[in-house]
Amino acid sequence: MHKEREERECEVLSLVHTIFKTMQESKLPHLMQIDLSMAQLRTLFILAEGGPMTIGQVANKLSIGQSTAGHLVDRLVRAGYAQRAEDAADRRRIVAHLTETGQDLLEQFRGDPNRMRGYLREMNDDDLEALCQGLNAFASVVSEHGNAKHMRVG
Amino acid sequence: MHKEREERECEVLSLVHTIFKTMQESKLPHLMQIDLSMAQLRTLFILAEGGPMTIGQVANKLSIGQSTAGHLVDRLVRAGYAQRAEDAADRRRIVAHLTETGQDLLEQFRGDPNRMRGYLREMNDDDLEALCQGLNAFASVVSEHGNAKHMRVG
DNA sequence: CATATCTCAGACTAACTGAAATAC
DNA sequence: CGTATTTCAGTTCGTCTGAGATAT
Repeated sequence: MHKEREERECEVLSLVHTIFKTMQESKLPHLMQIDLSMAQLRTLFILAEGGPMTIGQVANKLSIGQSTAGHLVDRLVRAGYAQRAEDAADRRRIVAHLTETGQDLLEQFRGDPNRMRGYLREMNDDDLEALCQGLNAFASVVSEHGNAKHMRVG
Repeated sequence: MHKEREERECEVLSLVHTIFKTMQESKLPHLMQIDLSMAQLRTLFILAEGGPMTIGQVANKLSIGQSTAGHLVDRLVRAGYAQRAEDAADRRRIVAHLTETGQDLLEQFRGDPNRMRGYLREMNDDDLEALCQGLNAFASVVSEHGNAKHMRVG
């Protein structure tokens, strides 16, 4: 019993692996050109995840000094990936946030929506509907785990 | 006409985006701990994509000198992500290849199969079948583009 | 002798720190 | 005056290059 079930799980697993690999390999040439250090990349991710934040917050998240955090943000700004803006309340505070260019860069890690849209266009109605149903179910499972993750080991 | 169709495309797009984002955020803490420079990471990707290769090949792919390439591979070896092995034919040649640890590191960028398996287990038969059908269709579209990509701009 | 790799010396840059300077 | 950020030495490490050594 449940033999078919297991086969299908394996098939999906293999499919996802192949898709990820193919889409990631197509991103490889692009990845090679990125001229950011790991520290700068980490800062970029932090800013993307936590939204606009001050230098102090960046320093805390990265567990580095404020001086260094300021320096890192500075490099991102010079590279055009981030921007500074004064906080309306406290003008001492500088909130750093990603520019569109910075967000685009992260999209490349995540998957290009435009290319994806092109792929979807080429699927027939039936397959698309199936994919939609399947992903909806999958997304809800993933998000449940995301919420419950704090209680687990990981 | 085709109004439903477009809605479904958007829904899938949004679903994929959410899933990617959630799964990538769960990888964030892990990413922070990686103590590799971009140059080393590039070398890791090159080795993963091109399989076992010599120092000269690595140098070519990365467009750097052989001295630097040897140095980079050396760091990966010391970090436990790569190994050296003599070529049986030419003992001058050293073929570098990733260790399991190195491949595991890349899997973290790609998506953890074990976690994914857990997610799939929690889906009901109907949803899983739909996901399977949809991904199959999607994968074939992606792979077609992958093969035809050389003739396009990118 | 040619090829493939390693070793060495040296230049350059980025990351990081701590302390002092500046703005609110 | 305290908080937030920048500026300023100064240390450390990684990247890269080119020349020369070594092995096949």
